[in-house]
Amino acid sequence: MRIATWNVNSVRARLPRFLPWLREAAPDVVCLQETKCRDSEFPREEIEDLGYAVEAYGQKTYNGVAILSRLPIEDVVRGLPGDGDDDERRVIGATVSGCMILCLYVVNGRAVGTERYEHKLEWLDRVRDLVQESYPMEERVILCGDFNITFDDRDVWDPERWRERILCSTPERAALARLTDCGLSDALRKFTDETGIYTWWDYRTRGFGRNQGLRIDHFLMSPPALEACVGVEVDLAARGGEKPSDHAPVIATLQD
DNA sequence: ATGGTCGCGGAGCGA
Repeated sequence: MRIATWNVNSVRARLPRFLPWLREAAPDVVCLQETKCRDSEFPREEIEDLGYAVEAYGQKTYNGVAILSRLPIEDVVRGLPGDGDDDERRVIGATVSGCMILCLYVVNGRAVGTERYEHKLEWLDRVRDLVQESYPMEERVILCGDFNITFDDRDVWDPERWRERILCSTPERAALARLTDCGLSDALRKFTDETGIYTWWDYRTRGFGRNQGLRIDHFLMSPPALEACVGVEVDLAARGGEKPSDHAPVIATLQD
């Protein structure tokens, strides 16, 4: 099974890039973040025409997640436990081919020390609680998405510039560690310990051309999923060209 | 340059 995660920064604005990519890359499962539209406005037919079932959980203007699958999909869950209808839509989960998948768009947090930053840390602990409660590490469990956190300085193009800033601060990394402490591993690090592998580049600084990026989109896997995982790749071509998202897709391949 | 550029929605906010 090949599974992709991609923060598309509006699924409707990205459609001229997304549909050709989906046709070419053709992953079995695609987890999307920042779809930025209501479920009724999701470009469902165009994606179904390529052979994918569409499960969306979106809202107007902000946030929004979705799971697309060309394999049978079951047990779809929307939101975190306790979320109401007016809460930000950042989580969708499903089971595909025996893999329990959780697609996350983690709170950005704006800047260290702000109210949104504190909310980010609390929100991550709610995800941790959900994983502890409902995702047995004996199963194939895959958390993926835009975590808006770097694991360490290997994930940062200029660690000194980013020191203790948003996406890189110690409390954020500690909150991410509390999640992985449930028994999950950063799947990319099964294959390489190199620096310079990034998934997001700021539009404003035009950082992509100079590879001034951060690795904030991740696959976290339980031991059985990690064992089956034979590769994690960042699709840099999808970040180039006309009207790209500010994130690149990341694709994981699992055997069996 | 505590800047810039996107997307949404039609001004200013979030990222």
